[in-house]
Amino acid sequence: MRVRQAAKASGIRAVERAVAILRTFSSGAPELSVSELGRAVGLHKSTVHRLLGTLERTGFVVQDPGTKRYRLGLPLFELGSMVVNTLEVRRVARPHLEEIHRACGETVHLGILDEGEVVYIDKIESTRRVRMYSQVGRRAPAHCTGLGKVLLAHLPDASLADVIERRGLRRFTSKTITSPKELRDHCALIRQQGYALDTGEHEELIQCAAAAIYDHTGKAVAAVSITSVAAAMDQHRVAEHASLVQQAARKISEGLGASLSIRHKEGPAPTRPVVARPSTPGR
Amino acid sequence: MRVRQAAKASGIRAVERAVAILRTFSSGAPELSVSELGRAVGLHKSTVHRLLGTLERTGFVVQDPGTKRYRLGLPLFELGSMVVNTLEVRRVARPHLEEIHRACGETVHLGILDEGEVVYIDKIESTRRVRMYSQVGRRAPAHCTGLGKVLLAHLPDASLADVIERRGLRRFTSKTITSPKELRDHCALIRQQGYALDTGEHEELIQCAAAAIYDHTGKAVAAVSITSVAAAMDQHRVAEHASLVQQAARKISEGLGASLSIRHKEGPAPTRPVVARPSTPGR
DNA sequence: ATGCCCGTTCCACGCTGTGGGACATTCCCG
DNA sequence: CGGGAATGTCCCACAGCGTGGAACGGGCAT
Repeated sequence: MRVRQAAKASGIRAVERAVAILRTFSSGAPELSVSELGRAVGLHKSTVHRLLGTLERTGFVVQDPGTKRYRLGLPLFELGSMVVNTLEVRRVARPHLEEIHRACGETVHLGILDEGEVVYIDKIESTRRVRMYSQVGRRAPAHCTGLGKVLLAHLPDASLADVIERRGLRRFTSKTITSPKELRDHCALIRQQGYALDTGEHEELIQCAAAAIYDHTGKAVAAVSITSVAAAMDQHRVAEHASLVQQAARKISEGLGASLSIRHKEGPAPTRPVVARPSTPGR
Repeated sequence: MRVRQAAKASGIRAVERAVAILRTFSSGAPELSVSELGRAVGLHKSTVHRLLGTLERTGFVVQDPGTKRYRLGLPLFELGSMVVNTLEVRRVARPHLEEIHRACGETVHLGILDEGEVVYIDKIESTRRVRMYSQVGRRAPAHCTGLGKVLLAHLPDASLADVIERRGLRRFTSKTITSPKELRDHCALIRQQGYALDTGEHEELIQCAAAAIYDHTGKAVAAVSITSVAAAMDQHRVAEHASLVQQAARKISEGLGASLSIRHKEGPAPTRPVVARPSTPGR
């Protein structure tokens, strides 16, 4: 047997292995073979094959009959969509993201912090020719992005320290903040001014303004940002973007506070749109 | 679901159970307790608890410390996003969906057929007050929706028959087509006119126009649709919507054909008889 | 208080997942 | 064209691991 993890706090081995296999798939390698997976997770071919067979019967992976290679299946997409669709903040935020987009035409992101990283949970693409590349569902470092920094700024000190320790402060550009102390000071500034700016700290040519969204308890649960190309920006527009995200974040926060009281199971969107039935196919 | 499968074609039980647990979560029940899950999948509390513990350590589920209940976790969202982000058609289609939306202001859907059902893989929400409720990632029956019918119409006869047998033709409204022969005739009409109309066949007040998108091999891989409220529609606008989806579908199809030349490794799969496989691994 | 149901933990049993091996096939290189 | 080395798939005996019953403790109605 390989080295693998120390099997310390034990879970069900087969399930852990199945998950490990699923997680081996990535955007860069969306199709993998039995042997590739075996090497990646350190398991015997036959074991991987059997696990894949089980996963295939559930639809979590599909095998290309021609190449014999495996890809992730749509049921995973369904489950994943459920996760984000049930995130209330996303539902509430959508129209406000659209409003921002109409106002400035730039790429607008909605993101949350998970395990010390930013996860994009919604996005409206810029209408401009030059765009930043991003994908909903992907992760980005927190310490050098607008979304990430504004969310870090609202973390308790201990949590921020924890994130720094676990994720480090990797340098991406000459602007990247890599000193814990400097980051902490910067976070204080962000809290004070009510928004975060990212001026090429993750990617040289990219600028970003972000503001935090709060739930009814006052906790920062998400953030909204406008991303633009640095070359197209001046003082005035930076201020405009900062103002836009702050306004939108405030409105979204209000929406979260209000809608929370009527929150329970199964939300037929009690507010605005006249709903025409959630269409549940028979089972 | 009572009986569970007869353990005939065996997979790894623990993995199957873990997947069953994950799939028990739904939009209507995004949070479940150990006991609820136990009842739902027919397993002992302790077994479910152990499985959940394992799933939690992988992040696939998270437990609310307060209520002790479980929800699906973000890593699932990431994996699910990967699935759809690697679907080329979605990337290519996006701008054209936006174009349709600008032209008519209605809800625009992009969908594919999977296991005889429609899966929504992208969507632009209507700007109107009255909206149809739908979610990306959800499924809908094929025989009574615009997207579904236009995709069924491009299936080989045998596959269509297979879908009918496996999914049935459940009645949703008085307009729903429930006769296999009638559906087949209707499909012929759809092929002839190049688009499908759904006039209240799934939900009374909802109308829909849809057209198929083809890949470079000529196979219908997806479809695009405009959904609107029947009351707001007249002959002229129906024709307009039909025309819009057809134009967009054609452009998207061209995009798929063109982009194929730069499609990296592992391109072929030119043959492949398109059968919606019953997901039975070779045995 | 008193049930009732919940989540959690523990443990001996024996079923079930394991991985080595065998095999056919495909691909690549000589 | 043929041999070698990959690959995917199948099979099987062993024992390790997942299983579920039982027991414990806490929370919430009654």
